[in-house]
Amino acid sequence: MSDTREKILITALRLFAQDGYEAASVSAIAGILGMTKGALYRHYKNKREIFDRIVDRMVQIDIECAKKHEVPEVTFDQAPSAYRNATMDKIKSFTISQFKFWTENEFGCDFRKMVTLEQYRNPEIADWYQKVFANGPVSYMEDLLREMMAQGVLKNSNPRLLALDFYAPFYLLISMSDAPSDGEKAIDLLTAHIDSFIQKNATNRQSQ
Amino acid sequence: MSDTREKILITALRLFAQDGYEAASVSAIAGILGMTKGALYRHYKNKREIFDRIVDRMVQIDIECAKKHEVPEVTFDQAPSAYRNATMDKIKSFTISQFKFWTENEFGCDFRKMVTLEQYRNPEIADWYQKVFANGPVSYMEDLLREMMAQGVLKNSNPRLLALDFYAPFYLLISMSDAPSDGEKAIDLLTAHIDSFIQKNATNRQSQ
DNA sequence: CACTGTAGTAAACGAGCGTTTACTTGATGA
DNA sequence: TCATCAAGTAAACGCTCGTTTACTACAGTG
Repeated sequence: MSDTREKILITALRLFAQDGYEAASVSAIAGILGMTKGALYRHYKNKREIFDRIVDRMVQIDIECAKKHEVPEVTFDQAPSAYRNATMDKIKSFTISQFKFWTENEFGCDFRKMVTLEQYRNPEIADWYQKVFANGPVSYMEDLLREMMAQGVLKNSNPRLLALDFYAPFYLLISMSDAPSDGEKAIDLLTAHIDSFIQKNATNRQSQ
Repeated sequence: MSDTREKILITALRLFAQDGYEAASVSAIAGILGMTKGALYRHYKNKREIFDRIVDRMVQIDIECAKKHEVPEVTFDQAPSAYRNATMDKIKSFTISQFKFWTENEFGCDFRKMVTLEQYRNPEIADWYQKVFANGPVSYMEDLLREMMAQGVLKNSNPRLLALDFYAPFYLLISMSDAPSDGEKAIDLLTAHIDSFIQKNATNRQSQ
């Protein structure tokens, strides 16, 4: 049954996320699942393959997510104001669903932690980290905001600086969500931040 | 000579920052310094002690830094406008010097990475991480901004949200500075962010 | 000179690592 | 019923880990 294979993957990811790839032992993974490490090798040819299959799955999730949120773009008959609101709403809901994935979804949360722990020793992972969590989102938002400024949806300003203002709280709140007691819920702060961002930067023609 | 002891500390920190505490081996530390691991035990009683001495030094730096920047507070004869500018300038210069410490200073940069790698398996380090890099600065800024609003230096708004807006780019830019090619220098972006923050949120009585 | 203490080497220790091997199940299906 | 095969165990393999031990070289000091 491939159910064991799946359990191994999830358990390994949990340990990789906690201790790092090297420090997490094959014995520990097997032990948690109530089997010996020998049995584990019936399902994966070695420790590295577990890691690779985890990465494979994340890549697949990433592709599916991009496909789902790939802007089908507004239909030509929609008014500019509708386009404006639709764009903003889309950014907001996409951002919040991404935040939930990286903080509440088991796979997403553990994968994020694992990547965080591997970023300084694995150049490939370092690239991934920057692309998905740092440089990547900022540059993406920068292009998006610049376009929205050009279309008069947002007030004109420095798009890179504004991208930083929009995305950085997202990034910080993810790390803050790793602390057990959070006081105010991170997701509420994020929502408030996005609303405040829109209110501050949107042109007030008829939207809002 | 205690010079060897110092070299061991720095080299160990470098490896702990790259691979994590467990994955960095005593042999590797000694090897880099051109000695055998046996010699290393003349200077530290075990691997853990090296880690503890590293933490000790960071605590000491932290204390000295707090002492140096502990606001001696403005003298009573300074005008409110002077106080306003002084406060803002102080925040700006403190923020930038902190940023340089965590990204350009060898010890600060390596220690930050080490703590990043240990945060999910060591509760004590997790607390430290939150206190120094996440919750801590946000709460500190929140109190400071609230006070500045009360004194009319800043426009009234949600102080926690504003603290997030101010600090989050600092936090994100630190991570972005870990990538080799940075295009625009992170420190310039940070400076621009702070200036923009002041311009957007300061009351315009006579300052700026 | 002999004595003492420091800093170092080389080798061994036991433990744990990832991995392989030989063997034991128990279910399946011709 | 018996061969097959997937799934698991227990033990061993070679290796590296952190740590200890026995020994060497040497600088300083009475």
